[in-house]
Amino acid sequence: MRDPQVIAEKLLAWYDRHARALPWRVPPGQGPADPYRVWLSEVMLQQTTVAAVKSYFLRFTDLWPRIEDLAAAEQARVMAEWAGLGYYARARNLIACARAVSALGAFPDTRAALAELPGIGPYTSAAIAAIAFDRPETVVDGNVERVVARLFAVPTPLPAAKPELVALAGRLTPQDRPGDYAQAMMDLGATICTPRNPACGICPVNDDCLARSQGIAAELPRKSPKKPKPLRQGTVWIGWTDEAVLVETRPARGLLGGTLAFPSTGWDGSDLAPPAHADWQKAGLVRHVFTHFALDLTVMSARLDSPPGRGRLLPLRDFSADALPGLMRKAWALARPQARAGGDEL
DNA sequence: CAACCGTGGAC
DNA sequence: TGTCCAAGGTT
Repeated sequence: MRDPQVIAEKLLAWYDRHARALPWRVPPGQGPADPYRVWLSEVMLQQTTVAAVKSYFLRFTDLWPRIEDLAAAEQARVMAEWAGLGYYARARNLIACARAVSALGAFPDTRAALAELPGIGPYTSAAIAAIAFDRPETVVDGNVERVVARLFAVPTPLPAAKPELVALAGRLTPQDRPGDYAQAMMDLGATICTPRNPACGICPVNDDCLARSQGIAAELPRKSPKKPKPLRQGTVWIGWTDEAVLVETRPARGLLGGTLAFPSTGWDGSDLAPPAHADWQKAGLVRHVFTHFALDLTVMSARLDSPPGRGRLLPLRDFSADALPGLMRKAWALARPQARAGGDEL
């Protein structure tokens, strides 16, 4: 590498002209941004697209404008608002972090102190420190990994290449405007230096890119082969009365931990018996793909005539499918016509 | 360190 | 339809 600072300057100049306007973002040169909004957006954006996050971010900041408001919220309410966004440990950690920061009185302003908070790891701690506190920390997410792997033509496959990429990224990080620079790198990766068909022709640092000069930009970064996903099978039980539906809160840890759900069996280690004695009818089959396995879930539906042995009856006026994770929304969509055919008003 | 942990959109 | 992927963290 000849002159890292020249590359950083080119990226900042590009960002000044092409920065995307986002709900959580402060325009170039107008930072630093509000730590609460930076933190909330960064957690939501973990492994999640900008398009998916926008409405959730607006909803959360409308409901809870300050971190103290979020800290005071009930866990079930926050989980319901997070429903559909995925990776629910983020929501559980979000609440714990909000309460910790509230107790402290303010967000810590160093990367090391931020990294001690729940749900804040190497990436997010660096991002908050740079964007909200103007600290020259090196922010390395998937975008930065890709940009750096191409700039320096790193042939090592991920995740083994991570330390090497972090070291190279560190050499580029400027002392001035680290927050804008971090967002510039991520914007570049999101809009120009994309995984497939990178737009090298309009890239502000194409003259500095080794991969491009070697004609291998689109092939980098290389990745280790991934393992196949096994297929699991199970059953979900949607029981209802004229006034209520049978639900439960899933265990606090593990898959869909802490979310509102219909009782299910046979696929996640839970009990095999139906949650209530009833005339169960098959309503359909849900196919769902999780991170590390696929699931065929048989949806059973029934009007309940006796008290359930599992879960709780939630009054319909307190129930909304919006509060369910995606898998359970799919199941509800199939069972709902069954309920209606039974004379219910669902 | 590898497994675990969601979801929806793009191609 | 299948595959890849998105501003990762925790254990």
